[in-house]
Amino acid sequence: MGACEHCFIKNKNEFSTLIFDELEAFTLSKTTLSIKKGDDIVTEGHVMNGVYCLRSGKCKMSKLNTNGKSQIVKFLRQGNILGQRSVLSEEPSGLTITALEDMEVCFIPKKKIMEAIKKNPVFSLQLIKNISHQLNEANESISMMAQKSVKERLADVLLQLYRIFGSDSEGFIDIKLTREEMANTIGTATESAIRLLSSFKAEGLLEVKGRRIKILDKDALERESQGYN
Amino acid sequence: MGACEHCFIKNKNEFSTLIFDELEAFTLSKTTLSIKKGDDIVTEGHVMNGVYCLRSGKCKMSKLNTNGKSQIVKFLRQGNILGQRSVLSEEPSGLTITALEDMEVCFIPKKKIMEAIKKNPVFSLQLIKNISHQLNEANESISMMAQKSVKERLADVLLQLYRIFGSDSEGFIDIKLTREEMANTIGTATESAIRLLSSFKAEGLLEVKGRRIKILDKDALERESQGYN
DNA sequence: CTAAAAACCTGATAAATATCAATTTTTGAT
DNA sequence: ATCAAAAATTGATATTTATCAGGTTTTTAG
Repeated sequence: MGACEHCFIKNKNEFSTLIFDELEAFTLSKTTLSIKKGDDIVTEGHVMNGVYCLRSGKCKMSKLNTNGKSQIVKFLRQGNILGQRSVLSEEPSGLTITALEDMEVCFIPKKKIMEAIKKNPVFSLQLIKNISHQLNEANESISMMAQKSVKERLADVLLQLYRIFGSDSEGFIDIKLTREEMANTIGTATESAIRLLSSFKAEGLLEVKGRRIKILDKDALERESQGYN
Repeated sequence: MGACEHCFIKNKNEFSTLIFDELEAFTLSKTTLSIKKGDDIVTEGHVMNGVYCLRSGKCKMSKLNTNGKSQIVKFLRQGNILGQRSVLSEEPSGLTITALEDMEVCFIPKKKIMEAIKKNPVFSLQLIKNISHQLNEANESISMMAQKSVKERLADVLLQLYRIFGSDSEGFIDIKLTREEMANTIGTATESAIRLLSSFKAEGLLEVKGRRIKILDKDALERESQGYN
């Protein structure tokens, strides 16, 4: 496939700090893969020997619980780098990454990433910043999960999904999740997620057409997420 | 106070990868501070211009919610570095850090940390690994908070506290928290935390003497935390 | 040491959420 | 286009958790 130094994706992520020569090194060793919707690209507990740069498609990062339930921890979109936490910490992946749509990814071997870190301190610092930022987001999620009611969390997640994926031409949030995935994101039973979605719909906050959801009253949803009801 | 290059703490954290000269640079610019129990050393939303190395004492990292409740996200002990996430990402601190006991800390200016990153790639990598590891722990917390019942979370947190702080000469977990802090860690009402502690005590899993808690049956507590009851 | 404040505890009740069971609708593979 | 499988929905009920109110105990400041 194409060369990293000319890839439109590179301006959307940490690779923007890499210089021409470094990107050329990536180009020479990368592999491009197609992942079908529903397939796992990274599996919890496995050791990773490189990262994936997401060219197209969307995916979810989730964690299997001892009770068999899965918890969705994060959603990823075009431009995001997959698996950098595991590669950088030299620990096995703590999460499973599953395609929510067909995806195209470029695999870049760990060795090349490490070389870039050693050669280019600006790149290192960019990586540090990115992971630190993710850590901050994760801390916010802990607080939200621990302290908000299921209703508040649903409102919050809908707003988050809108922020991450934006909306399609008709104004629906540009990601299709099953009710079960919705429930696994906010940590509740599928039936509870369904009932709360219906209540938001009844209150006129949302338009719901199957798996497509449109936010009709963003301010009210924001208020719901803060517990003013 | 003493010199960083001879400080017993340095072998307990990321600073172990620094060479003599670099630690000497830290020594020359550091400041040692005493923090009284209950006082904040870092405040949510404030910009940090350095990190703190915790010489003695214990503290909590917490986050204030819109509803006024506070969520404890992490506990820190001797050797831990405070505020590195904020300094490295150049974002304001997302958390407040409060002393749970009187503490002694060494403040090291941001500038010195950044110089060490530029000079010593092994140190950079050590920092990256450390933050990555913290991110993994945070993801596990998200999953736990979202999917476990309050009872399971309490069991889990008690085991965590034991892992972090160990036990005193009588076998009690070596940290004293109020019931409210306990509740703010697991994300529940203080009364609920009290009732669940009592039920664990009644079942013979714990000995509870005021704020001092001893784990009597670790296996059973582990089973509780996994929902086998 | 002592008084005030803070923390702790208990019971009663309300509210939120999970579970189970049954039915309808949607999706995906042929 | 058809049909089986998966997903979505709804109602009834059980369980968990929060809230409120009152009293007791412990901690802390002077």
